[in-house]
Amino acid sequence: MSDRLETTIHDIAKKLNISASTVSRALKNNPVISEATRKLINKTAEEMGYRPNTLAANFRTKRTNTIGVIVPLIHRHFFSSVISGIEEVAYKKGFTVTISQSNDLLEKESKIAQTLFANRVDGVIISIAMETTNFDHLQLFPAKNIPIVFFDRVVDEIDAHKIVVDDFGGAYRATRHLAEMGSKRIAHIGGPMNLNIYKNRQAGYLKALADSGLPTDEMLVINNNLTREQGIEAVQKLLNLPEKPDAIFCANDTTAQSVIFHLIKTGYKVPDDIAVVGFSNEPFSEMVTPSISTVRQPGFLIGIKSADLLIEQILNKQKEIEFQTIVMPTDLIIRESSARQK
Amino acid sequence: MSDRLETTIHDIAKKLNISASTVSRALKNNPVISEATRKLINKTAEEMGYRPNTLAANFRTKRTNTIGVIVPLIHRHFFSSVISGIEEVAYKKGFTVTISQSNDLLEKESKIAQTLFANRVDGVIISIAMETTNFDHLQLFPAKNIPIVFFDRVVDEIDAHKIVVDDFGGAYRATRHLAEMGSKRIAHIGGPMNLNIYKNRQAGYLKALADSGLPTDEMLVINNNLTREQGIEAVQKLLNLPEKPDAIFCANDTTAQSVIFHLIKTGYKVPDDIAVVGFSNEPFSEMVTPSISTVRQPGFLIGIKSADLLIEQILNKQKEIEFQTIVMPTDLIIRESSARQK
DNA sequence: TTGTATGCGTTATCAC
DNA sequence: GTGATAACGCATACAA
Repeated sequence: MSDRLETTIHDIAKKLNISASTVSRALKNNPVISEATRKLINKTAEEMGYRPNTLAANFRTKRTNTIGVIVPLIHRHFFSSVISGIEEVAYKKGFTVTISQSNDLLEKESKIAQTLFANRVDGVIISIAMETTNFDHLQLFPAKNIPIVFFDRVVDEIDAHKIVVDDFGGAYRATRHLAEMGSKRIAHIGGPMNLNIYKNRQAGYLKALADSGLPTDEMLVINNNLTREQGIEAVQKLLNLPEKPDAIFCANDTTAQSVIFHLIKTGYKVPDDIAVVGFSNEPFSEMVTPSISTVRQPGFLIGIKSADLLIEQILNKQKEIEFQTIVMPTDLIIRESSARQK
Repeated sequence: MSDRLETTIHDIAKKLNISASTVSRALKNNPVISEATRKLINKTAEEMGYRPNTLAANFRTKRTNTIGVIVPLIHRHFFSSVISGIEEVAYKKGFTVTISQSNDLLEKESKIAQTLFANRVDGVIISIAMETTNFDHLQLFPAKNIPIVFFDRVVDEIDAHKIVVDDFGGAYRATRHLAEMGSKRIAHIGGPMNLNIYKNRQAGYLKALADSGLPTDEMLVINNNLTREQGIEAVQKLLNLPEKPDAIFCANDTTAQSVIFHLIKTGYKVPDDIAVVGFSNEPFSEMVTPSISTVRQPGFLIGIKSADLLIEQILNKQKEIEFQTIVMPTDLIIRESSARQK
């Protein structure tokens, strides 16, 4: 309840018999102020327990030094790694990070966007929800000249910097690797086709099949939302085929894990009968038995890069920029779930 | 660059030949305004593309509808679960959540606190860094009547709501369980004693030993920071004892996992030679082989409860409240790493 | 039920 | 190098 006692620049000014503008300038290290007065002001401010009112400054300058981050699920390791990267850069450059999760729901994502906008964030970093196919709620930002950076699940329809991982290449190498292990019928459990990342992973898979001289078979490709449950459903379907697969490339590790779990439970040997590769390199992937071969995505680096690009735009708002799509490298990690003894 | 075009309540007022205050009231659904004018104003606002300037409102009301969250590491599953819970409640009640991670460093935690304070968050939810033994940076909030809620790693020195898990009980049951499995020399790898959670886990361990009629042995208790590396160091030390332990209760799952890894690598059978129990129920714990017995903490619920308590305080600032420490239940999950065939 | 007047704390513009 | 003043957009005490 000691709100009345909040010291302002006017209090400091009065005490020193100078003007508030001088105090303001001094506290902002404006070079126009003489060394002597600046020191005096800083000292007095300290003594009086002055704390700048960021709210007032934000209001005045129309800037908040805040960047909004929207991710589908905070506790997904990939996303929390990206957030860590963002947070690291933002913290160093004096920005605050506001984080929200869409829970992969369009409606929530949209409401979050409204809120961030209303709170006048200086910029937005987002990986869109699985559900999101309409982007009106995101047009808000470009329309008002608020920079936005997309990562991972990006949107073609909006012109902006985009950071993606080499999904195609990762999937390609994963599938080639399965072929090199002697697999002839390689199945794919992929994600929803409205998301580029899954489209690209699927394309990499198909290209690898072609380059390996293996035929493609529609029956061997299943698309769903890549949950644990759907992974099990999918593998059951695959096992019911007249010609069963001898390898499965899953578009994420969660699915790979549930697939392996089900295969072992039903008596298959992994990787001997059926080899499995996942995608994302979740922390559990190297700890489980068999450990899961997977494709590593540099989450932390993506966060750093996204924040760098965003903050650069925030600080140079007038400058016209060439938007770029940066493809971060992925690499295949071969573990037990696919390493057959030849 | 379309900043000039931002519609304000004054624009609406002018257009309708009414006063800005009426517009302000109408938009806030102030019941004093007549149904007719309210409708008219809302309609006009919509037509003119009015977007309330939250910055101005915040400045005016000295409230931001923002709650600050400080956790040691965002990507720790327990913490991201708590964050999810907080986010869920906050979102429903119209609050924005600002998240920062201290990386378990006092200095960063302190700077974050300053920033949150400067940004005038309405309240703070925090689990303190491992390093934190001095709390001056947190006194800031109670001093200015900004509510703060502690969870998990709480602070005795500050009067506030606290949500903890039943560390004592969880540790007690874990250790009793090891004793019931026939273990006679149960070791403990615990965390730093400046954190209550680890003090309580250790106390639970000691009480369980006593209640099981087992002697305590100082050599069997090792305290460190519970990283993977330190876990391995610790277990090496234990294995070098003249009388080796036949069970180890670890204060987190990361340590448990590294301990098991090392035990198996050096030829011990888990749980037969040495049984292991962890703490926290990380997602990997049920996936690894052997799966890890552990103590579950209700992270999501803790988040919900913390946010509920905080927001209640924010909304009833005048009310004098009785601070409470809420103990959330833990439960022991018995898995392969401790389940001996008797 | 509506209008008038004022101020929140800071920064920017202009003057000196 | 410093000062005076206005303005940002909104909410509220008070008046009508």
